Amino acid sequence: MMARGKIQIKRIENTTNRQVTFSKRKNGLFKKAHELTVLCDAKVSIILLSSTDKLHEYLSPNTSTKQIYDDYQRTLRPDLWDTHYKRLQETLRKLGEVNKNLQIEVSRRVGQNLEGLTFSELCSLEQEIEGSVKDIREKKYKSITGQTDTARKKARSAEDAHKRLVYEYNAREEEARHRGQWVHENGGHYEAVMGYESGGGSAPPPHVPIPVFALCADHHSSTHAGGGGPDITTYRLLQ
Amino acid sequence: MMARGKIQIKRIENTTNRQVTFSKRKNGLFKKAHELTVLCDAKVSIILLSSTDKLHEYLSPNTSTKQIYDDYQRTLRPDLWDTHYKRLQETLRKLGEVNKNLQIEVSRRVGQNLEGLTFSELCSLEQEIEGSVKDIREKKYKSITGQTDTARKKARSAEDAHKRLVYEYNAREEEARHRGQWVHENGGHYEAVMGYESGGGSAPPPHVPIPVFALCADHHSSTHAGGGGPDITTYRLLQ
DNA sequence: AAGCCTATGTATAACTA
DNA sequence: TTAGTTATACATAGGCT
Repeated sequence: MMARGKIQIKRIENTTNRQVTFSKRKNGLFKKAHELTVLCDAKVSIILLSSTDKLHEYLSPNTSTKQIYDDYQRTLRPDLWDTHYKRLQETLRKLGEVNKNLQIEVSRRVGQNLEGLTFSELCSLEQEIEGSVKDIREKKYKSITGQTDTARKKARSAEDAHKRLVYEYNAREEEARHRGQWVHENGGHYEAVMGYESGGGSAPPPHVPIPVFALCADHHSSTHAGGGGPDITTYRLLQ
Repeated sequence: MMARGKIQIKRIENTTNRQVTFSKRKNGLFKKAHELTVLCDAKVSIILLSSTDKLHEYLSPNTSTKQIYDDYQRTLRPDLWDTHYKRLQETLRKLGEVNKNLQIEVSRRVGQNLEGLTFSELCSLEQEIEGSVKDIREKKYKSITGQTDTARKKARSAEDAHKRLVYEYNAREEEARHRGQWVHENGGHYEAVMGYESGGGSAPPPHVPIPVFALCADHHSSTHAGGGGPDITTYRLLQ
């Protein structure tokens, strides 16, 4: 690999030399990659980032980078991204659950969705709400007299409300687990919430499948000439 | 690249030969890749799939395959995944907003968070809630007599409640837009909701940065015929 | 910067154990 | 099979345009 004197494998300090060498060796590497592809019936994907952050790619014929990367992924243990993504989905699901419970809470207070409740449950709900009305009356009174006392003795704290929701939520999650539900199957509620934004309610289902990962669609964003942004050199084979 | 007779660059039919050649050339390729890395201060990612679908990888030191593919991605036009992922995040944010509003709704009905309301608002809230209590009493009565009449004349429909939430939600979204908020900045509320699951409330912030893409969940389906599943040889450098 | 040249160091096909 | 040897073909550093 040398001529007129052996070279050391260490960073070439001279910028021009470094770039020339990069270009030459890149071609050599890609040629070897291609020979390997043909001789051994293999698939190769090489991505090169030069020191100036330009991107260069070699890809065996009859493949896509996505495909090779899919294969790559399939073989490896779930990586950081995977974890991250799963966490995101889990978060989404939990938010949906909490949301559902909150909606039920609201609708019951408004006097809807009372079908599932027993007589005694209805009684306590009534009492609770009457307590709330009482609280509001107090508040009203204070509002008139101009008092704004933040700490109220008897009022149930927000923390309690939260805990109650958490309790309900956990119960539902448990139940869901028993039914064998899984993250990717969002219940109808999720879509319902999504429907909010379009108002109508006929928004297409979000459809969050188990993803494998995807790479580029179209390559060649070529701002090649002036040397503006990063560009990509795709090395294609003629064979 | 040859010895004792020039070879043609075409598929080696003899399986053994092909495998031996693959192995040797793979090492050669990786060595060259490493030299390129060091000499030219470049980053290289090579993924090799042999004809028997075994996976081999070379990666420059001080990098991750993810990082290189992120860079790769960054150069290309946003792909389907990117879109998908962004949509997911947007969804998450919206759920958070809706959730927040629901919580306010609930807490007000319970008699909390009344500070921001004017006297007349308090009055109408009181009336509303008393209306609800009346509804609940009716329901209770029907529950006693065993009647379950789903359609009630005067009751506010669930649709109305939803529309109201949508209205509030949109208003807040608009407001958020004006404040220049953006998808990736989840407000404190988001974390608050997340705090539910740990009960304590000191869960680490979810930290959702602008992602470029996300990877698969759990693979390893390895229905590989002969030996075990597909495996990977990661070539590491000594230098 | 971009090509050619060529002496020299490497990679490796075929062979052997 | 996997490892070591060797003759040869190839890749390329440094020059020169």
